[in-house]
Amino acid sequence: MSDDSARLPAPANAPRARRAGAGVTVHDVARVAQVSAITVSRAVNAPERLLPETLARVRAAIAETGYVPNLLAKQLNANRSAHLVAALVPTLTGTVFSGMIQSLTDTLDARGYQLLLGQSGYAHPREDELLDALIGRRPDGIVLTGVHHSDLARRRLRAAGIPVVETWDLTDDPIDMVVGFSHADVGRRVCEALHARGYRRLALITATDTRAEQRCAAFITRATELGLPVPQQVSVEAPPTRLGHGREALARLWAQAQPPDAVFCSSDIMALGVLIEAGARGIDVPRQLGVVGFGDLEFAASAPPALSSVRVDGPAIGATAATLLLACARGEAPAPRRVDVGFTVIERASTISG
Amino acid sequence: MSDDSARLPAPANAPRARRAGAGVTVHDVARVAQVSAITVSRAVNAPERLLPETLARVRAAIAETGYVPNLLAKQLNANRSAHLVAALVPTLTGTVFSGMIQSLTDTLDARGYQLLLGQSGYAHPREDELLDALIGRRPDGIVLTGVHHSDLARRRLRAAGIPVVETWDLTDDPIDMVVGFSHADVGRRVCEALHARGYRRLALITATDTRAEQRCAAFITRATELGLPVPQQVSVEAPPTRLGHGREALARLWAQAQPPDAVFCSSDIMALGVLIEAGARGIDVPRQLGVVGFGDLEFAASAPPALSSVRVDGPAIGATAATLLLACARGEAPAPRRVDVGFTVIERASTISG
DNA sequence: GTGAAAGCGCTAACAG
DNA sequence: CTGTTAGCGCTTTCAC
Repeated sequence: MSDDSARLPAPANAPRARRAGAGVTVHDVARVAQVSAITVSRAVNAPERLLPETLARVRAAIAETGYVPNLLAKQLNANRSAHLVAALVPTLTGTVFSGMIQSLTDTLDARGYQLLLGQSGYAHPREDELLDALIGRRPDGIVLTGVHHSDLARRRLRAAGIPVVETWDLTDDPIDMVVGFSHADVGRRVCEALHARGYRRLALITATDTRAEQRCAAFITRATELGLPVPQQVSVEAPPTRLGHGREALARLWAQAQPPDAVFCSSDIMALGVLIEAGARGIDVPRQLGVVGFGDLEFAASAPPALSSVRVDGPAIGATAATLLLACARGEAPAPRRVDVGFTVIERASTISG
Repeated sequence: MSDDSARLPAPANAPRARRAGAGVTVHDVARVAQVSAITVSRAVNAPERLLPETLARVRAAIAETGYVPNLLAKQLNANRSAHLVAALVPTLTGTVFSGMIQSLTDTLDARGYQLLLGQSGYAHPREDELLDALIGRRPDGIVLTGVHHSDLARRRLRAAGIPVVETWDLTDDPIDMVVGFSHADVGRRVCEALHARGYRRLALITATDTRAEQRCAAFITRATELGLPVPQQVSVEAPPTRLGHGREALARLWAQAQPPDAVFCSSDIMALGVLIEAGARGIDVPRQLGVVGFGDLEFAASAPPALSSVRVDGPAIGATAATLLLACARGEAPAPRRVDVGFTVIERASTISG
């Protein structure tokens, strides 16, 4: 928080004197156009209410001075719409989220809204911190990843009165709105699919990420319900974006007395790592080892062998979130406050078929 | 708690009253804590200057009210740093830019800055419009894609006194700073590479995008310098993100009396389309037709056959841009105002080797 | 059709 | 250590 108190050296011709006095204001324009400040304001916001003659003069002055209205002041003035939506994702690299961000931007952009992007990482304290920064800017809406937020965060969000969409999960007690799917269902369904294919000694390779852990918990529960031995679980640190994680994890599982005959990984990248490590060790996928990933990223279908995975429509999540938020911004009460986008278990060559 | 619950937003069960008066202000907190507004401000910004006793009371009040400082007002007040950087890209989908955005966010985020994202599309008017919206928010810096901007845009940007980094291109007359590479060089080098491999009837499949057109122009010039026939050029509408564009373009070229023996595409996706169409027509790549893409996206190496392409380090562009901007924000004059990140022509199986 | 005053929420600058 | 005053740039009354 260095307050750069010292006036900048600011030689008049410095290539880029960071703050040259920065903002041209309504008053500057007003002086040039020989009108009052409010008239300049009206020239911008309600040109039809000015004499054509005056309007022309003001417009000329605007062009001459290079005036750009200060949105900060505009918003501050009346708590009006900022045409701003904020989104908080753990990371963009994982790419499950990049599809959502993409469609979020597209949808918002089409309506003249802009996106403020924050990356929380996978750690909670960081999220709280960032959230304050976002709320502080008084956006028209906030898109959050996941439904597990600190009490503090929930309270602030509610107090701020800013529409919130939680995503990539479902909950019965959303802060406001929620668009996602059930991770527990994913865990159950994948477990059932593996069981149906004849796999019996199941294992999990999972990042320490809340949603991944939900899938695992349900997977384990379902496994025991089906009378299978309790699945072994290898945890790796989030974010699950390193292929090497998958390789190492499989190595660890293989060192056991009773190695598994199928693994469910919490990301496609880690699953790919498992495939590669299996190849290196001469393990037969899918006969000796079934592998299922999560996310169904582009490469999944073309991996050797093609990777079974769980597909979630990220872009749909983004588009839906944007639509709900825009409805709020327009003052409408968005119809569904809870949207289940579902998921699909895709079985490919990395698990036994037929 | 306090008798005047009047101001607090919340019947706890109101579904979401969009604007309940929205902001808890310093004054609300001050009233609860029985201090003045400025004391609340100090509790947030300079806690060490308050009596521990007072500080505790104010903090309690902040927690109780759910107060989050209004950054709009804070910034407006002193033209201080917004901890905000804006970026404008044609589109995220094309993915040449997504790597840049990723590393931009990462670098900024590490310093507590946030990213405001705008998508200009490939049309200029749209850029001007968006630029106003961005400048209006008075960010600490702006990252632009390309170096061709309207005079109006250039003037506004300069007048605003906001540090600007233009990217993905180079120019001798940047608005402020520039981080990129020479598209003309790319065109020349690809032309030379194809020529060196024995290709003679060159063609171009290009999106109507300024930078792609620069590459093409230099490619054509170099071809004639080398004594080759003037390359045919097929233009498709930007953005070049549809695979089908590549297929159609090749079909058109193949309808000619003298089909080309090599094509340089302005994007990997279009090049992939060409590969697919070539496969469908039984054209032998690389013997009968050499194909070169641009961007070296992830799939390029694994395309059938592996696609020759031009690799540009997008993340480096983003990181460099962020670093320059952050230096400006700290009041330093960034050392290099022009950074050439270069590029590499990668020759793979889609062109003849050896 | 245009202007003057007042205030959005916050914080410098100056009291006390 | 804490409070008062004033003003950031804009716009909403209310006059003229």
